[in-house]
Amino acid sequence: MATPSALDLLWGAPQRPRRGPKPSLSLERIVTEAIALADAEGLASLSMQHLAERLGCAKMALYRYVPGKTELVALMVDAAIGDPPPPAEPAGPGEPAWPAVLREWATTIFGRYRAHPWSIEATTGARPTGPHEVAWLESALTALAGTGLTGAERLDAVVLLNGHVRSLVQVTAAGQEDLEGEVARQIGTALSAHADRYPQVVAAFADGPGPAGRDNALNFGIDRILDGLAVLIAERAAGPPPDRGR
Amino acid sequence: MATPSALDLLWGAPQRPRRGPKPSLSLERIVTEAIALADAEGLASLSMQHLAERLGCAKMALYRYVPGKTELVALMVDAAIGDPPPPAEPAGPGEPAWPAVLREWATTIFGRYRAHPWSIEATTGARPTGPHEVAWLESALTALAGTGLTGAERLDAVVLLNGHVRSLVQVTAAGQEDLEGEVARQIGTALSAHADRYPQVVAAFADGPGPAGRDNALNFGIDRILDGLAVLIAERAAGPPPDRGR
DNA sequence: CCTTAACTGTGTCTGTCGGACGCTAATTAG
DNA sequence: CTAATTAGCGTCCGACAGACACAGTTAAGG
Repeated sequence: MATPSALDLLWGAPQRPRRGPKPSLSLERIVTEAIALADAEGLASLSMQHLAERLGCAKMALYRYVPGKTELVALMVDAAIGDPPPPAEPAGPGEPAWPAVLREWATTIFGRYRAHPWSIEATTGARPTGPHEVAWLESALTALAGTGLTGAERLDAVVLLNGHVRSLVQVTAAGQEDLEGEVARQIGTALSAHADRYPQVVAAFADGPGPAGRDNALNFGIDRILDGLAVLIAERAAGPPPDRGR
Repeated sequence: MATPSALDLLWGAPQRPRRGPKPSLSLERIVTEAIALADAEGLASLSMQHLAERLGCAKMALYRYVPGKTELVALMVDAAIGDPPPPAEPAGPGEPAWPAVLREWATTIFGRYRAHPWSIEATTGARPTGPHEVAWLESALTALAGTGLTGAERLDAVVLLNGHVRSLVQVTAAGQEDLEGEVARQIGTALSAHADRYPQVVAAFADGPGPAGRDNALNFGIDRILDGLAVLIAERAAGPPPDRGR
């Protein structure tokens, strides 16, 4: 049998072969257990050997279901990301709907990524896209459909928002919402020994969280992005594209 | 000799030992060649064996200079990122300086990342921070020093901008500036077979690049972020923090 | 000068990894 | 019943990071 490609596994319907012994495993169970293993011990500990032991079979048996580890990880990522939530309600009666929807979208997908931190490191670089991922894209694009933005601009906006969420998942460790503390810990002792070379860094860390309490870094970025999008949408609504010189 | 830690290697001065044979290699040369190797063949092909062959020594000789591969990669990243450029000129005489400076900052660091694409995948997750990286942070924070933003807000703003740049480096392949084409290629054939399930995605791709030509995805994101920051800065300038309900 | 401590280079070994190949047994179409 | 097709898996391979011990080299201390 020609092993199915990653795209077939992600998008294709499970097809039962006609002859031969019945499989004792299923693709779904393999992916589920692999996700559980990666959640518990990290992506580095996810080896075919470990996974096979957990499943109670030999290592090479897995290759009857999955052509290689790369494809397995792609399946894990798409399964872990899950389905997008239903669109959120607008903030007020007269308010446009898209900011609230996109905010909800961003915080929800942030939670999904955070629940499976390995999914970030597993998705660096080009890779086949799964149906769940496209569903999230569809969901965000739907929120932006009413605005006057170009198709390419809508795509860019979603990529911008998604990139912010992903980069924050990446930098914050598993337990922390506190970005500044995380950065401070990373820079840490080395900075204190060279404080004179980096006065602005020292000043920024020394400065308090500000008068109005403080949103965390995730919400700060979401707010700025949504504000920036609102500016562009208002421009588009005001008149034909002014081609403002940058 | 106790092998120096990653932070010592990144921040410490090179100290010559008193006795023993002179080293035939140098940390600088090792890092330089490792970067060249990763540039040419990718991070996956960077093994201690390969690097030793390139340097004309045995594999284990490298461990006299670097405690492990992890630390080597950290050194590579910090060296590859280099020094930040001098601050850019403001756009006009009456204009505030920070948008132009941050725009220049973002496009320049984008170029650095793109020149060494492996630096993105090498920097996922927590890791020791090097002096060059802190210098870039210092540079961006200096640009934001004049604004009324809190220290934490300034940090969040830089993280936001840097995250956007990094996520775009990640998604665009080595040759492409064209994000939409890249995404389209990844989704590709699978989407066309399920076009009915994702009408907004299809619509966004079908729509043209818009009336005014089109900035690429990098500039789109930078523009939105800078616009969003401008809104916040204007709020801060207008009066004491209004604690606007989100 | 010589002794000796410290340091560099490296050959060898181990454990782990992803994956190729081919064998055997089970199941079903004809 | 027979043959085709499939699943499970034992065995092997090459590549990897790194531990460890040993030999050769250099400079400090007498």
